[in-house]
Amino acid sequence: MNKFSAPPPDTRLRFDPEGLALHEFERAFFRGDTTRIARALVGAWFARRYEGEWYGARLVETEAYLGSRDAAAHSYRGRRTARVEPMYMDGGHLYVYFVYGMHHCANIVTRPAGTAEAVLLRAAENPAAAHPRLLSGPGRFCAALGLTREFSGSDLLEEGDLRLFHGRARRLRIGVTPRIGIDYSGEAKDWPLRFFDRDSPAVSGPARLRRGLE
DNA sequence: GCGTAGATCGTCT
DNA sequence: GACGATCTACGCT
Repeated sequence: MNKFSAPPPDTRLRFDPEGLALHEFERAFFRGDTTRIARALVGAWFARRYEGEWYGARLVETEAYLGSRDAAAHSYRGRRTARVEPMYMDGGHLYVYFVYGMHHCANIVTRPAGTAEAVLLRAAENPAAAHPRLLSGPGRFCAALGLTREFSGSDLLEEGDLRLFHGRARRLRIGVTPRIGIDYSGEAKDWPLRFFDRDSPAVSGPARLRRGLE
């Protein structure tokens, strides 16, 4: 494996999208309100195809980043650099960045092209794998799926190796809290933009942030 | 359970 | 040159 090939996903994440009868989101969904999308993505399946097999997990924790008005967002005040450029793409693209010299974080870009908002994917679970820590936290989520910067800018709706599917229509108890790890962001640090499945063992963060009320 | 420190390097000023 | 949309290990309660 050289630096030009993405690391493989964890083999425990293998699953069958057809067997679960999952279907894809439409472009219009990703162009909508970012906060609503962040909430709606809890329960959705994120999937990657690698050497012909599908690997994936059900999202259990997300955060909304509201672009130029959000001091916690990389696109705050319209900042537009090579790294952040995928955030300005049409809804339904992926934005992946590298932090702390060792971790990657993955986001789903929202809103129409030109508006740089996104949903951070913080945690997921693969019920069959029964390994709650494997995808718990944005860094571990990317590590388990083998997501690196080379996927930044990928379109999740085009025929490709990355996809997002509706979860099954089960009723979820959604928790809401402020976002994690953005204490530098002034009043934005208190905005209730983190959403999670209150019944999932894979939700990340300290205990008090795993009990937020709907 | 909690808080703190250190790792480690791409990105931006 | 400073700083992370993080994680782990460690010590204390």
